[in-house]
Amino acid sequence: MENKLTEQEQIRREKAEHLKELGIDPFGSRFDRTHNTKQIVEAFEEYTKEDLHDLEDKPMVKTAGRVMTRRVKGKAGFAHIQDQWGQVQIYVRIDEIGEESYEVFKKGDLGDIVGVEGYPMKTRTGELSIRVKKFTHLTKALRPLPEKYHGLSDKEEIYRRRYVDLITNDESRDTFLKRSKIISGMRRYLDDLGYIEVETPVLHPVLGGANARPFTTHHNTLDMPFYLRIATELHLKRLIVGGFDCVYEIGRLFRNEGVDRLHNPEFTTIELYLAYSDLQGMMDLSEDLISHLAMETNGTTKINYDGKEIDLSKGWRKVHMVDLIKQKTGINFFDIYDFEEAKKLAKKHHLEVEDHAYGVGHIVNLFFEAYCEEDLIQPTFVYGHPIEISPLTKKDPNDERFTQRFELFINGHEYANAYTELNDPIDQKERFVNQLKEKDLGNEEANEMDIDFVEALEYGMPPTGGIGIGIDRLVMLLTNSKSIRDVLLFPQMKIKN
RNA sequence: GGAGGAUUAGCUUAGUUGGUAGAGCACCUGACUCUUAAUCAGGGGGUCAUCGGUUCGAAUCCGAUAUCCUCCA
Repeated sequence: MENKLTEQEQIRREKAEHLKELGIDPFGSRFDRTHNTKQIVEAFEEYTKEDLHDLEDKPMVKTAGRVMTRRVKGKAGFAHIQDQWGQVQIYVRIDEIGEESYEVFKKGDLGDIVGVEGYPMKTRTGELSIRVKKFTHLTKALRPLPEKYHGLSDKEEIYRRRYVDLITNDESRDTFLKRSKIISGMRRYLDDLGYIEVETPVLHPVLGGANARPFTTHHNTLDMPFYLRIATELHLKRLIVGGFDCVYEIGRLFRNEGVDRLHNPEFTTIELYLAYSDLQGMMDLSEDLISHLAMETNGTTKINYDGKEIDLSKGWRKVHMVDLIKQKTGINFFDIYDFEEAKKLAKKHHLEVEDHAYGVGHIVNLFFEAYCEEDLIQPTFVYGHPIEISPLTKKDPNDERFTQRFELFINGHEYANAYTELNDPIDQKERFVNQLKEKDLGNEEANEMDIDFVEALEYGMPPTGGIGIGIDRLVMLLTNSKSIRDVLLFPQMKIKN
């Protein structure tokens, strides 16, 4: 069973044994720090070399971290140790810490985790360092770190061993710190507006809230099948019925579809619902939220992504889907009522009409996806989606073929999807019936009849605006990441061997 | 699902026309008490992703498989 160890792994295990012989636990215990690396810099960077040297009462600091570089030269040596906040150099001398401790330092490896106690100093070149009085081995690293200059650069290894990536690659660490800030910024923004954060079930007995293929699972004692949720929508709207006027959920969704640069089987969205609002309210909110987050994250609303200058400052373009198609193809779908005629147009443009398409709206959507999406580089609200593809959205009162829905496009991709929510239970039931028809015709992504949701609407849901925003894609945009895998700590990978 | 590309030491990589594997970091030994990609001297470490084929001979050519990447549907 035992895997063959490399030479370095053997040596490091022997070193761990040697530590034990010295009475040192190679995988040590608690170490109370007085400072992290950032606090050390903040506290002492301003002092000159001489100031620090001449201090009467030298301030002692205790800090710990992973050894990232080592320059051991005879009876003294330098190393950089790294913690969550950064790095600090330590200066270790045999005459300060004693022979036995110095031997432990000298026999240490890159990747080991150590604690030091000492006082701040500056070196000849002016680098703030800790002159170590006490050196404590904390954790032995039994495997060597990647090369210190280049770090880990093999993409597969980066995704499979994120921990190694985080140790060695600053950019990667920054991306995930930014991700955390973006999400907490979102929370703060909404909490300040009085929104309530909620958690709704991940296990859904009924498929709905979006059009997507689900994962299925089974509960043993209930002995019933469940879907992993593909959206949080229907539960959140139940809460609007329940009188929570503004709610949001930041949560994981699961879609059993392809994996590529923009898709991971599980991903994170925020969905929020605001009673007494509408589509316009969601436009105002989303452009304010996203431009605010851009500002908070990068100090600017201008982004250079994929070689393109993108301006996220407010005042985004709004365009009706049908108008956009007309601009691109000359076809005016406002004038087309007949499905067969629409189908002919699709054929003429080599667009494949799926068997479960039954309305002009399906064809409109095909044209939009084929001719319009990729040119929408600057933030654009595309509104007026056909009713056939929007089973949860209120109709456009002026033209019932379309709905009060928008999708936000940036750099050719969808970032958000919003509606004036359908609150008419009778209409909602009909929409579900139409979804069932599509399901019968072979559309695996269609909603199922959620009778409990319809009943909820029958108690009365106020007019409501709602929006869902793809957090992973937003993080990609704000961190200049090319792949969704670069903003997911542990992207889904096929098992090896 | 299709097309292309990648896979060589723990990591980063070189490898010419097919002739038996080379470096840097890391590791080991020695020297070195303000270094910082520390330096200097010496050393160990390879199933060239896997399986099969062609060949006197394969990291190199051919085929299959695996994983990853990019693009397309």
